[in-house]
Amino acid sequence: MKKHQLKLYNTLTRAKELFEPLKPPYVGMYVCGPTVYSDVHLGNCRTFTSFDIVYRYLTHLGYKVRYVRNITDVGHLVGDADEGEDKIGKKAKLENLEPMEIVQRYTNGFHFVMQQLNNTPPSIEPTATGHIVEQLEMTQQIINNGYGYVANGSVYFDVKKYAEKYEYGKLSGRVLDELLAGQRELDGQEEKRNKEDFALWKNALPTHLMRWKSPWGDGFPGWHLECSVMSMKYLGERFDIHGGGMDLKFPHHECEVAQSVGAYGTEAVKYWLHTNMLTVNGQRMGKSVGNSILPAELFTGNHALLEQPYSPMTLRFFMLQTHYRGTMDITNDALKAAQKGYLKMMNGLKNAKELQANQATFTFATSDDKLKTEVQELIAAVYEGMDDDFNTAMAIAGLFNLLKKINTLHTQQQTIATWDKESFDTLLATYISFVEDVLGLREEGLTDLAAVLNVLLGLYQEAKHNKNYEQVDKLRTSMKSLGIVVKDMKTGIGWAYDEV
RNA sequence: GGUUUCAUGGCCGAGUGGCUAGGCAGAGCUCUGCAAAAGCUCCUACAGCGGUUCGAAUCCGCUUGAAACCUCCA
Repeated sequence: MKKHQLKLYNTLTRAKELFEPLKPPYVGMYVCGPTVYSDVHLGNCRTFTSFDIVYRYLTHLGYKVRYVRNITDVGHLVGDADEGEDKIGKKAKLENLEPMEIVQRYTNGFHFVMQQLNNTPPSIEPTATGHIVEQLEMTQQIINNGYGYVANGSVYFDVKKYAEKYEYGKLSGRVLDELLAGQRELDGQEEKRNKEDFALWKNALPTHLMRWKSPWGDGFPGWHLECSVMSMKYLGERFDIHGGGMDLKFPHHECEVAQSVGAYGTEAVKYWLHTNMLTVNGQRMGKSVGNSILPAELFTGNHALLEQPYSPMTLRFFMLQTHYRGTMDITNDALKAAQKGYLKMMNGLKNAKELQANQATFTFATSDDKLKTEVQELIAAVYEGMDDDFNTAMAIAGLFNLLKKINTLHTQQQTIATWDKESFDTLLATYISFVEDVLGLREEGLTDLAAVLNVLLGLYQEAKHNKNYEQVDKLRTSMKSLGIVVKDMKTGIGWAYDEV
C-alpha cells in the first residue's frame, strides 16, 4: 500500500481528518442509493459519481473496499412527515402496476445510467424489501432499549427520550429546541408523542399495497431504518465511511445515527461524507422542484435548456472539475468547455498509450536527476489533490501538466533520447492509471462509424473509377479483415457484414 | 424566522497568509503544402468597506448579494 496522507472532510466533526480505517487494509463504505420510483436525474448521478471516485481512489491506494449502496424499494413516503403515501406504492397505483414492476423498471434504468457514466457497481447492492426481517429485529431492539414505542400499530423512535442521554442533532448541527421551534404544523401526527419522533415501522392501511406482517400488525418499514440495518449487516456495527447527498443529512442521516445508538449503543459511522447539490440556473435540481434534467436528456440534447447533446464522459469530466462539497451549476458554456477538456484528456490518453506501446523502439538517456525531480513533483501534485479530500479538480489540473510533457514527447518537440527510462515510465503510468482507474474516464470512441465507412467506400469508388485495381483490392482486403465486405451492385456501392 | 455555506479573471472552476492552479475562450509565435493537433508566450482575478499582520484574495468584523437545510428529495 502506498504511503499517503489521505484527508477527508468529516461532516460529524466539521473538519478534514486523516483517514485511518478501523481495520486496515479493509474499508467499509455505505452510500445511500436511490429510491426507485422514477428516473434518476443528474443530481443523483453526481452523488454516485462522487462516491465512485472515493471507491476508486481508495482501491488505487491499495485498500480492500467493501462498497455497499442500497436500493430503496419501500418505505419512502410522499409528502410531509410520516403520513404520506409510499412513493413506490403511489406510482404503482397510478400506472396500474405491481410495486415490484416499478422497482424493477427504475432499478434497471438506474443501473444503465451508472454504466454509461462508468461508475463501478457496488460490492453489495441490498434492497429494503429484502431486509424486512432485520428491520423488524432492529425495531424490536430499539423498543427493548426504551427508545421506541408502539402507537396504533406503528412504532416510533422517541427522540426526546434519546436526547436525554445522547446528542440528537450532532451530525446535522441542529439543536433539538430550535428544531421544534422551526417546525410547522403537520397533519396526522397525533400518534406520535412528540413531533420530532420518526417512524421505525408504519401501520399499513387496508389500501396500502406494500405490507408485511409484524408483531404490531401489518405494516411497512420506515425509511430511515433500512440504511441502519443494511449497513450494520454488511459492514458491522462500526464501519468507516457513510456517504450521501447533503440533503440527506437531516433528517435521514441524523435518524440513522440515533437508530444505531438506540439499538446497539454505539455510533456506527467513523467518517460521514456529504456531496453538495447540483444546481440549474443557480437553483437546486430536485425531483420536487421539477427542474430535473435526466441523463438521457443530456446525452441526446433533448431538453429546453440544452443547446446540444453532451456525452456521458463529458458529464463525468464536468463533474470532476468541481469539488464534491461545492455546488455545481449546469450551464451550456460550462458543459461545452468540459467537452473540449475531456477530449483533450482523451487525446492525451491515446498518445500516452502509443508511447507506452512503442517504448521498445526508443533509446533513453541515462539517469537525469533534474528531470526525475521535475516529473516526480508533477506526479506528487496529482496525488496531493486526491489526498486532499478527493480534490479531483486539483488532480485534473495536475494531469494536464503531465499531459504537456506527454504531448511534447509524442510530437517529438522534445526528443525521447533526453529522457531517462524511469521518468518516462512513471509519467505514462501515472497519467494512464489516473485517467482510467481513478477518475474512471474512458474513450467514447467514434459515434458514427457508418459515416467513417462511407468515407472508405468513397475512396473505393474513386479507385474503381480510375481503374486503380491495386488500390481497389487493397481496400477490399483490409475491410474484409475487419468483417466488412464491399458490395458492387447495379445500384451503386454498398457494404454488408461478412457472413463468414 | 432559525441554522449553515458561499461570493475568484470574458466563462467554468481549484487553492493558499508571502511562491504559475487547470480547462474553455481570446492574442501572438514555433511547427506546417493547406489545415488541425501539439508546444511556447501573453491576457493574471480574488464582491465592497474596515481591522489584525512585515505581508491577506487567504484570518477577524461589518455591508451587500446568492444558495442550501429546517418538510419528501442524491
